[in-house]
Amino acid sequence: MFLHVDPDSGLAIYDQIVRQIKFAVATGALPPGEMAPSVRELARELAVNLNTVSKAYQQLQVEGVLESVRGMGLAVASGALKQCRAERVKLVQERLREVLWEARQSGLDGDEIQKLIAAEMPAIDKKLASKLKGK
Amino acid sequence: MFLHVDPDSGLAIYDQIVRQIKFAVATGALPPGEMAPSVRELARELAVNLNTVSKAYQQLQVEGVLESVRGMGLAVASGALKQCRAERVKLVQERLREVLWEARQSGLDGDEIQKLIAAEMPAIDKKLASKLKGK
DNA sequence: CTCTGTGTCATAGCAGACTATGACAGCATG
DNA sequence: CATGCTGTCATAGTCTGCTATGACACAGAG
Repeated sequence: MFLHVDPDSGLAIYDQIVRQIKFAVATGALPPGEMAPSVRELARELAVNLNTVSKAYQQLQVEGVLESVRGMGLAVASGALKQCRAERVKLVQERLREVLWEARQSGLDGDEIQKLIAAEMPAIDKKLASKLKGK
Repeated sequence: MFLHVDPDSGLAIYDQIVRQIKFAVATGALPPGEMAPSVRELARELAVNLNTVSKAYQQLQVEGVLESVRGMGLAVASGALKQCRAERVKLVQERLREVLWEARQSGLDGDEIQKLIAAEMPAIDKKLASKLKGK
């Protein structure tokens, strides 16, 4: 799978799973109608407890991203693509706002922050490329 | 004081205090030789427990940012300014890297991320200005 | 029907962060 | 010396996230 969690990222693990599933739906990696990985499979793959994945899936179900198919598993809901595309901007924006605020608070001015961003971007691109290649 | 903590920011409260004290030193708001606010004063001001502030101060002491002055309190160390200025870039960079990576992972390309950043900046500037005015 | 896979629920336990108190030794000020 | 400030330490309790296990009902494949 395309997911990866960091136990000490600040964000709770189940929250990371929720976000990444939404992103996977938004990018089309998980198209509507397709089955999401089973709780047991994903738990094993992420080296995480079954209940942690289950908690994430329950939240995704409540939010309408996933739908339960009796005895089969959880499928991506039909309206999920549009919903996740809209939401991802909001999710990214919120975290971006926090970090930019902290950066300004640290005494760095707008130009310096822009330079840091410009310096990081190539590494991010490279990392993303190697991730896609590894698929 | 110039500090502010968010109980549900993901980051632990004592960690937020450590970071913000370092930033205050880096910006010159807390010059070397000056006394840091007492644990009790800061705890009251942030509506936080005494031990939480104490934990943050202990870490700052271990890292050499603060020095104990027997019976008086904790003073900003002489070499702390240079040290904090170097470190703040690293601290900001680390968080920036995380968020940019998540943003790319969400399927947004570099241009779209740049647009989001550009859209947030004015609000950040405004918030910073009103914070400085309130001093 | 049996077996296996699916999600779901319940319970118990652990660790980290935070809170709530109380107590101590040291120095400065009056 | 006495009072009040400082940091420091210790203990106990709460809450949240995560883990560990076991059990259940349901559906598809053989």
